[in-house]
Amino acid sequence: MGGVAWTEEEDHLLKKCIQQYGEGKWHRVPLLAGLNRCRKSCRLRWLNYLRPNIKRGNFAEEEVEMIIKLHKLLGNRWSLIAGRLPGRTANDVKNYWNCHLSKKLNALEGEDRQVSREVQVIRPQARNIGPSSGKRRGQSESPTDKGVQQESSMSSLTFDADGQNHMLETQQDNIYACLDQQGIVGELSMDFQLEGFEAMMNGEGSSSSSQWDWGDLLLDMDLYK
DNA sequence: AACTTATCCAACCGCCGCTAC
DNA sequence: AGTAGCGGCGGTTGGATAAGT
Repeated sequence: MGGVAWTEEEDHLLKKCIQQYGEGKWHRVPLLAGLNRCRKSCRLRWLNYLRPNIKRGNFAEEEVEMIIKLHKLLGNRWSLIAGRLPGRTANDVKNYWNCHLSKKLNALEGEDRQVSREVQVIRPQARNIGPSSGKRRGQSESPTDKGVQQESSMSSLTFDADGQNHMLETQQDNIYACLDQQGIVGELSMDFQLEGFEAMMNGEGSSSSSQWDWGDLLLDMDLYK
């Protein structure tokens, strides 16, 4: 592996620790669990492997379809993409993309390069609303993303003074417009959408967090319309 | 059967934004 | 205002395994 593989004993200790003390406070987990691992390793092991309801095995056709569309829309924001795929982790999605999809799509890219260039990668952010706002990272800085990120923060500034709802609506409109542009809205099967919705309602929504922040929620509301 | 190459995926690393002090 | 520490993210690495020769 990329590092030292986790043993069953370590897994057991970590599980027990999380069950006892809950998620979060990762800096304390190695000590509390008695593990000779850093906080990041513990967190990653839990999120990608030990968490309940993690789906293993091949990606379904609809999941692949979803990944492709969301990647078009969001770029390499694996955690957000994984958040729309119940039971899948950001690492899974990223690995699947790198192994299967990036090559396949690169081959096709030549055909519709013109189209993809017109699609803006959007970054749903609603930092000034909701109890968990402000915990999201600025995200990757691929050349294509940078401009949009700047635009996004500009719009935040613009609408800050007007109040939350105004900004909320504007972002929602943007997100919805982009989803619509991608043909995501209303295209996925009802079963798949419901599965995601139920997972969300059960608090299983995001692979990276047990909570949905408002930016995520907006995107979900649009996706599950 | 033995060796090489390709693929998969768990784990690590470095960076970022936020919060508390 | 500056900064240390944290959680979280995406990119990368490298060992295991499958496929090919």
